Amino acid sequence: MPQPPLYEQIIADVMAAVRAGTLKPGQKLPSIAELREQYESSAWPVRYALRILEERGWIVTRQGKGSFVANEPPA
Amino acid sequence: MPQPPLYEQIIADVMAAVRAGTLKPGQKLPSIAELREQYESSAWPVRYALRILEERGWIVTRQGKGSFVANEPPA
DNA sequence: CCACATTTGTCCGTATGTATC
DNA sequence: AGATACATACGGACAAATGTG
Repeated sequence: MPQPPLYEQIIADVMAAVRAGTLKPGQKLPSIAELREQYESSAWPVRYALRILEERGWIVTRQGKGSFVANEPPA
Repeated sequence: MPQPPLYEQIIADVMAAVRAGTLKPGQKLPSIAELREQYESSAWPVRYALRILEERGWIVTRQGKGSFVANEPPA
């Protein structure tokens, strides 16, 4: 079994945190710099994951501000 | 007025081609290398655009094969 | 099975621009 | 003006899947 790519792990982690209520609607996610440290990675997987999460409706991202859990995240 | 980013242009072009029937369901899109030449860009905007198009259900991408118009692309 | 070319997948570092505070 | 944070884009590296011979 191949290990999943890091960005998939980040996506899964955020979704799990939202489902668990650890991250609540409207709440700010850690910055990309912080997520880089947390995952000990470059910005690439972090940005990639956030973009996909946004496409899927889990978060909204605002330049200069940060990423926030969507008001009505998917189930 | 800021010009739109290149990857947005690529997304719009593919969507327009699908809507117009220039690209039909199941049909193979040009490879990333070809799209790079076409847009005189690096791989980045092309990959980015294709990934978003896939998230939005317009195309499916298969490693080693290429990208193809989805069987039932969105309206 | 092996070799090879083609194509997409994942990831890094860097640069520059834009938005917010 | 400065600090923080995200946005777009380039170049490169190596991996993995596919198809052909």
